[in-house]
Amino acid sequence: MAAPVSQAKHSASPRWQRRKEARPGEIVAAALELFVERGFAATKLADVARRAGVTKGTVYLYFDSKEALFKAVVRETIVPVIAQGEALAQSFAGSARELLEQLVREYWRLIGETKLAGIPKLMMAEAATFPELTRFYYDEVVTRGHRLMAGVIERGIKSGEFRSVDVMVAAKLAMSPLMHATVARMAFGSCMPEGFNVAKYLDTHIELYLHGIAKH
Amino acid sequence: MAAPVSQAKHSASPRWQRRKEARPGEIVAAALELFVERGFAATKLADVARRAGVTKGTVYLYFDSKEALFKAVVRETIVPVIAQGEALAQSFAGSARELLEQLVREYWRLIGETKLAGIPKLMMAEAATFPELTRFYYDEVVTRGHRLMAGVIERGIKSGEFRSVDVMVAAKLAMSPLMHATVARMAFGSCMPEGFNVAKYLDTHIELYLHGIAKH
Amino acid sequence: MAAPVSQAKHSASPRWQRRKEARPGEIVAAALELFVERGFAATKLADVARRAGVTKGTVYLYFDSKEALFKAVVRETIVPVIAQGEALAQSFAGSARELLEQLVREYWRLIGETKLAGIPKLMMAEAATFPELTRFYYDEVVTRGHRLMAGVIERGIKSGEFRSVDVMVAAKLAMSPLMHATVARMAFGSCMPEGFNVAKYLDTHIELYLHGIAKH
Amino acid sequence: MAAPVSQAKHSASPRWQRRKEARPGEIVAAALELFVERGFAATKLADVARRAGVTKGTVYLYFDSKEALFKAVVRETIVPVIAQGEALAQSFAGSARELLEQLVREYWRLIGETKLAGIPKLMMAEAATFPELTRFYYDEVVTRGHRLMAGVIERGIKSGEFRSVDVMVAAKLAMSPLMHATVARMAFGSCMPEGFNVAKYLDTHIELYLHGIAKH
DNA sequence: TATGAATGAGACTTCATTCAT
DNA sequence: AATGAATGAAGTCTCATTCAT
Repeated sequence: MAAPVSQAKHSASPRWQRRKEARPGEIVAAALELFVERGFAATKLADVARRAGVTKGTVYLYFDSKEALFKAVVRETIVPVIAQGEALAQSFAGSARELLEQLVREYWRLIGETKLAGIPKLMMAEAATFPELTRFYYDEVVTRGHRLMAGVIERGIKSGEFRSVDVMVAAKLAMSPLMHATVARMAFGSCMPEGFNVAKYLDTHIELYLHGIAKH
Repeated sequence: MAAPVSQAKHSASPRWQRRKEARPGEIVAAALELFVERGFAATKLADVARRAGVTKGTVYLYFDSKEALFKAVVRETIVPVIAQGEALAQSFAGSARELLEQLVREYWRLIGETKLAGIPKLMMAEAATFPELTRFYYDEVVTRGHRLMAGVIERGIKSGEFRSVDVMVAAKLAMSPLMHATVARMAFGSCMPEGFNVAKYLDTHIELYLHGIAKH
Repeated sequence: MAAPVSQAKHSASPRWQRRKEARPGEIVAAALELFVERGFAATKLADVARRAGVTKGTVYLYFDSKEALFKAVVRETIVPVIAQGEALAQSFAGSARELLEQLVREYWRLIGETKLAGIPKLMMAEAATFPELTRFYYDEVVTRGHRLMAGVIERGIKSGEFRSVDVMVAAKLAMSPLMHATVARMAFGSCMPEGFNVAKYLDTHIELYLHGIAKH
Repeated sequence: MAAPVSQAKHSASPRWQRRKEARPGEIVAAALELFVERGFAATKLADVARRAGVTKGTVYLYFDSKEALFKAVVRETIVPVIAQGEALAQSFAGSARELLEQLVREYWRLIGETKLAGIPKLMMAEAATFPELTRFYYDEVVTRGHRLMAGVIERGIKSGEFRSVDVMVAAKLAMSPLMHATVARMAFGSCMPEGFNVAKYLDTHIELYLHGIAKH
């Protein structure tokens, strides 16, 4: 409606100008929050729109349907984070112990304690409703995450830091306290009076786990 | 499944039977399955009724509302299992190691691999929708389960089997691979080609965990 | 169920024995109250049954349907009262003025201030739903009532007490403050703080009306 | 009834039109008719919608619930008419007799013989279902109407036209033949073959009433 | 005769989606 | 590009009626 203003010089667009390119992201962000809070079926498109600062009709300009929006939320949000983890592992120079510890802490920092924690929670809740998306998530997120961790453990075995174990199983065991805490925070966060002490939980997990898998 | 009723004397079979005592249980069982499969909002009362072998109206003879049915599903199904675990711990004569191992295996046998696994999955998914029920579940199931396990670990510390650790944190860490596997089986069961090897997962968890927490 | 006890000597049956003959009347009485309070559509058969001290099924032993019950309520309840009024008029020996006054007061005593007031209220409310019953009511109650009053007025004209007026119109005008007060009491009874002063209302109506219609 | 919209330019007529301002009024009008015909409980929202030329969903764009619609019907429809009567009384210059007669005739012209007659009928029928609305109606319509008429009578007493009577009671008596005829027309209209002669009914009421209340 | 469990049609209401503006 | 009025399918819940007991 307003004539587009030339923005050659400034990377940040003026706040009063709504850019077409920003909309989808804003809608996806609003949808993530609401889908996580209420589940897919109980979330109203009108509420998503309101939270994104637009109206219902606008959502349909960018997404074909509620279902398409849900899939976009999952696909667009989580994959980049996995890639980040993989990059960390690849460039890491230290011991397997240190890398494992760092991956655990990074997971929490980037996912567990952020809004992204909603994605695993959401997939747990809605998996049966979206089989195709679930397959995607399982392959591109779950399995990839496990392989990442499995690679670290294998590194540790080869380096003599870790005992010889089934690396995929060990990887799942390294991740599961994180996964569970992530999902539990979403679900029971309001029931844990002072929050449960995550730091100690992570520390203890790392300590016990490394102790358990250590060569000697 | 239900034994066919003998009808030797009557030529026409009755259109329905009066089974006041059996109905609520059958309805709750049907509801559990569907709520787990589809979530609360996406489950239709008509489907619950059909699966329970009755009609919509009958469901309302026994439950005031869909919400009341949901609460009944959670409350009536899970609490007895916790009590069973507590009884096991109390009557157990062997070492803490053995008790911990047995509790882990029993959890899987009674919940993880049965339909009851749906309850934790359901609570994760619907916690925000039912705050009051969530509080109940958190107090009567989650916390009680953690305390049970914490008692075992404390026993092990006192007996010199385990290192001195924060018992509640250690308890959560002992449970979390179970919780996560339970929920994951519900969500991703169909994605794991031959199922993932649960036996090895449990064995390895017990081994690594006991190794990690052992005095020596 | 209990063997019938011989009651040769006592006219009053023992309270513990429910007699088949009493049932329909009890149900009709309960139905009248509830139909009046809530209207036909909003009245539940189950409530009628409960107030009558029986269960739903029993209502259907005596009445074919909810509609049949409604018709029974109207037909059985109101007609006898009209007959009473006609008898009064026929046997009355005094002046037309006195008879008119007495009919007005009797109407209030027998209908206006009793539960029977519900019948006119009910017919006003449900006339469109029961055209056939309405026709019956209009012919057997409304018109008959008007004719009764018209006869009185005619008597007064002939005796020289009243002016010459259209007797049916004058009859309706004599009745309408009664009808309206009857219906209004049902509807707005709870809104009139100390009740409105019916006695004065009746007195004034009689006075003004007789004054208005008087020869002189 | 609605003027057809010119469509010279478009080959296909639009499936619906956007008429935000007109809808509520049309829906209220349709609802009034149906509520009056069938009563609140027996009226289906779908029928209201159809008669208003919209679909069920549209009704809920403008009214929160069936109950809210009912209240709107009563509140929005009747109050303006009362105000009209009050204005008439205030600006009237002639005698009390003439004003009383005119008010009676106006009542019939504006309410008794129009669709608005349904409102009193409706309130009679549904008062018990909507206590709060009934209170509103009683205060803002019934009582206000009575006060209006009481003022006229008081004027007549002061001017020496009328005898000294309880003005509120006399007011109610002046109104009740109107109220009753209004409600009766709604209920029994179809039973009165050639209609009953309203003109004569009103004339006679005015004549008898004024005769009855006259000083001499 | 009496019960009340069971039925099933139908009501109100919600909300994803469409489309006139 | 954006809006939001309008739609209509679908879900929850109610209740008159039936019928096994």
